Amino acid sequence: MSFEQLQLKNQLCHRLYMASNSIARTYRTLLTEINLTYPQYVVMMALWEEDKITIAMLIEKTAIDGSALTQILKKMTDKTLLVVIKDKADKRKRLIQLTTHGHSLKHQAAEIPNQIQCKFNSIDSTQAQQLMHLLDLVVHDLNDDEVDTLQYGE
Amino acid sequence: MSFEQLQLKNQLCHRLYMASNSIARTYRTLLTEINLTYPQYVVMMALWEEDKITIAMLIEKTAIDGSALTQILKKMTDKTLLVVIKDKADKRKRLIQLTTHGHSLKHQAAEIPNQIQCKFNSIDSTQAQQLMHLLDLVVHDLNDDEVDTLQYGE
DNA sequence: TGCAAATACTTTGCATGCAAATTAAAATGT
DNA sequence: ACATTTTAATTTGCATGCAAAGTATTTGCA
Repeated sequence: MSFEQLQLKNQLCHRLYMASNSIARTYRTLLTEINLTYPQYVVMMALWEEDKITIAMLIEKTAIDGSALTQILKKMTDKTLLVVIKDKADKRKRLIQLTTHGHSLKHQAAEIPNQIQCKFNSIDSTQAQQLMHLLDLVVHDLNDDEVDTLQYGE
Repeated sequence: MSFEQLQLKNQLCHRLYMASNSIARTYRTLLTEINLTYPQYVVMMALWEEDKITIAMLIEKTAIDGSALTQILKKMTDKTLLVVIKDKADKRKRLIQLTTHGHSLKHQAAEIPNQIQCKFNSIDSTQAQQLMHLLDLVVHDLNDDEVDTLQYGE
């Protein structure tokens, strides 16, 4: 038995592991300058798109784990990037709202996506689109897929 | 200013973040059955390919961070999956060697890659190959790229 | 009305990932 | 030989990601 399927070089997941860590590391360097971690930056991006949303919505948009998000929001509150407001209509809910400081950071952050893209010398925008599409399929198959796994295709 | 580049739906990195977490989560479920975490499983795969290698080589093959690896190896030693041997020729080095238990686990683990692949209903093997290739390019651009960033291409 | 079930979060405990500092040992240069 | 530099690992401190348990609230219903 050669166990080819167990070789790291044949594993999609290991590629994802490395790629994800590489990108996070690259972002970390840039984000340090504006005092944000990567997950915190993701939260900011979600809020710059739409402010004053519930934590549940933030979880849906960012795909950050809820229990982790609680801690993250706490730190972001300490940095006066946002405030957590209790929803009067439903006391279980919390609304997240950016502060002036949080809003103003958007201008500095706007340069970051470009700085990252500049590092991709081997990939053109078509390939990047394709990559995003394939990753969407991966996520879809692994998540929404709490359904049955009839092996049509393969 | 629309700040389109700041929208999460346009960000490759966020796709990678989600895909990587999704896969790790999926593996976690399967790996729990053989009492391994994902990074520990990666270490095992590397060692099943080639045993009795230095920690430096293990870092290169797995792409796991060195300081994290120290802790991981400690736990794996506690689980009697492997042993850490001091290299007599070079006392700075450590050689990692699988135990009988560690070797025997390979048979149970051999099923895992298949179980994961079964979940990918939307992706055929051609697309999987393509995805791996694109991810390799990403990793290459972000890592080996400690060189200059002359924007040829873009 | 009143209580079980569902929601929306928070808290805990464990396992990384990573930068930075530290330690031990081997390689280099003079 | 000997101080300096480079290597190979480990240690520390901080920030997640996640499963599981816990805490309010609100819903759904008998």
